[in-house]
Amino acid sequence: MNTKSRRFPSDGRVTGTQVAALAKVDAAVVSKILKEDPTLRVSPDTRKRVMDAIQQLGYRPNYAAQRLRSSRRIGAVGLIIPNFSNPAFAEIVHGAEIAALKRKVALFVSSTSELTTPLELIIDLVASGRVDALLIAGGSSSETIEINEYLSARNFPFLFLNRQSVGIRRSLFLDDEHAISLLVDHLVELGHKKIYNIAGKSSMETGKRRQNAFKKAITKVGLTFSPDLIVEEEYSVIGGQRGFQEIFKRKPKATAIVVSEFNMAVGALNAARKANVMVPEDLSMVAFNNLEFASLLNPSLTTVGLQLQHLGEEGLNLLLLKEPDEEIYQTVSKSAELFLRESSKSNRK
Amino acid sequence: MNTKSRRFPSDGRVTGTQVAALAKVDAAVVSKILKEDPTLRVSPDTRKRVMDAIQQLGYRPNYAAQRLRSSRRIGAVGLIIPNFSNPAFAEIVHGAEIAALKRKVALFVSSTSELTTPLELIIDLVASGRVDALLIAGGSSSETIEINEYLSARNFPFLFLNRQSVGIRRSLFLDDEHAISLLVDHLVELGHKKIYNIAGKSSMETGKRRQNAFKKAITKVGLTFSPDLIVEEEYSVIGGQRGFQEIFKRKPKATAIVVSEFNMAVGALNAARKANVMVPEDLSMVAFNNLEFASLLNPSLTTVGLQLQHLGEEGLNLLLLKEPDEEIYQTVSKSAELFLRESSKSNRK
DNA sequence: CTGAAAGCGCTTACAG
DNA sequence: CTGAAAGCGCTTACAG
Repeated sequence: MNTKSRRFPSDGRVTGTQVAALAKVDAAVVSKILKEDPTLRVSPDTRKRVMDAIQQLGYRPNYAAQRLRSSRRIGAVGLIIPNFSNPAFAEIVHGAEIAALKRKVALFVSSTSELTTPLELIIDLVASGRVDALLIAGGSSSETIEINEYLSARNFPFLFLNRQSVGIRRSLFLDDEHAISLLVDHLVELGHKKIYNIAGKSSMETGKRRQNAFKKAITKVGLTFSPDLIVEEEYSVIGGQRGFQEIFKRKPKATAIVVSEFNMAVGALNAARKANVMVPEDLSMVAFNNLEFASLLNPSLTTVGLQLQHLGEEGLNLLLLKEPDEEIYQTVSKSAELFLRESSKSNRK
Repeated sequence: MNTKSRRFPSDGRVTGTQVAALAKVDAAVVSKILKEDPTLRVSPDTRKRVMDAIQQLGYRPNYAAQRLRSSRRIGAVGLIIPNFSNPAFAEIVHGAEIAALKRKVALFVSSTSELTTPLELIIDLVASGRVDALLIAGGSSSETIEINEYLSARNFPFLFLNRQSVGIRRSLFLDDEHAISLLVDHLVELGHKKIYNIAGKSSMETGKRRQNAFKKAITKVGLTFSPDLIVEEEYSVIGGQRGFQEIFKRKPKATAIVVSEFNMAVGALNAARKANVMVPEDLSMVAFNNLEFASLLNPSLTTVGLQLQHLGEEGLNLLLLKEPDEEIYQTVSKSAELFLRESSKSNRK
């Protein structure tokens, strides 16, 4: 049974030692060539022998061993999202994947779902050494500060995506303020003056931020802001339905609604239909996030596209670029865009 | 600078040696207690000291070291999906997450997207030792056999999700045949006789399988099958639009359409609206996959719910349960269910 | 029955 | 400049 050489693994795995043996060099040389170690001097001939051996055997360094020996390089990045069913997160993930592939790091996506708390998940991932850096998207504000503290204390590389509060040491965020103003400006150009907002909860960080942005945008165009213009709801289809029903009752009658999140917009459109309010004839509706589905709704939905894919892509790049002790606090480089569709229409006769 | 003890890592990480020192035992004892090694005899008192020390220091075994030393236990499972934007995959992922949490293994989701081929991704994941087992969902048939060969040759634990072809050694699949028959039976009960099918490409494994199932279901209820009843398209919104347009031209005129995938159904509904065909008044439409969105469409869509979440959950459990050399070829235990909504209606006067 | 020692596959500080 | 040796944090076969 055990007549095989003990030097090599019995299954298909290939080790650096095997490569070294084939190329007739020391295992250290293989490692150094692969890492492009500038202190290494080898003849082109030797280098070629080693590269050929790597090729021939299909060698890839064992990640566990590499990781165990040196904690320097980031080889695997974890991306944490609240769940996999929200297509907005799918866009962020996709951006991060593009960057990960370019930078040759592995990307692992995990969701907190209802099953674990984000902090628990993070502690597990970090303490067990499964990932070398962490990108954290979405989720409620409640644990953000604790996560920030935990990771900072360990000097572990991390970056929050679209989280903008005091105390957060590293975050890349979207320009929600600009996005809201694009929507409001668009409605004002169409002649709307009674513009309401179905917003996220002010207990959520983006909810609060977008509420403030709405107020600012309304004021900027010379309309009068009142807290009555905002209805606070959870980011969900049901939340959007309730939001519409509430605004439907309010005076003065809305001619347009800005919805601060995509699922809420789907719900609001549904509730409008049930209430026999025609969109866009009776009411214009515009919303956040230009997801694929926006053009498939009936009516198709005018949206503002935050740069979600860019958020993922730039986020991962930043994470790899910056030292873990550096602060990061900046906005995604590409700004929001407006996508005009059927759901918004002139209010002039 | 280097006055600190060199025995312990300088950052926050906690090692088994530290736990052992605190509990005044050997590091091996810590390992054995944690693994519940049955050969270990320790006094309850010692066990408690060790458990307390683990608790106090927040110790979690270093995954890389553990993995490097022993290749037995599955600690991290990789789940490969084609992309993150299709909500059908989100359901599978969610099921797998539930199981992963229960079984205390880490779950890492990666997509092949347009960027890599599945085989490339798998080779990288396996050869670098980043995951200990693999769940593979969706994707085209083309590389399936190569993946099957590659992993089998290495005795690496893997399981295909919903892939059912000869040569595949390990797969857990859905009962597509039963699902189609639920849809067809439902339409027949409503009095429909001219039932068409917008199906996936027969070059795709599930496409072919569902086409055969449609034929069988039609025949079973006593209707006459003809190849003209099936239009083959890609699984996408555009594919569904084209599929509807094609069926719209055919004689005899369809009174009902079975759509074999969700995105295609969204496209078909859209195309019907553009062609001024009223659903369900002029035409009934029923489709695969009971995703959240089905009830939000206008009209809401009658669907059959495959047990996608179960597929993920049972798949992960099977993967952990079976030895890598055992064959797996079975159907998900829970059968499909019908969800009646607005899009299907009686054809009788 | 128990604990000390060897070794997994790498990388890098260091001796020659 | 170069290559052999030490060691990362675990686990387990093995000696006592």
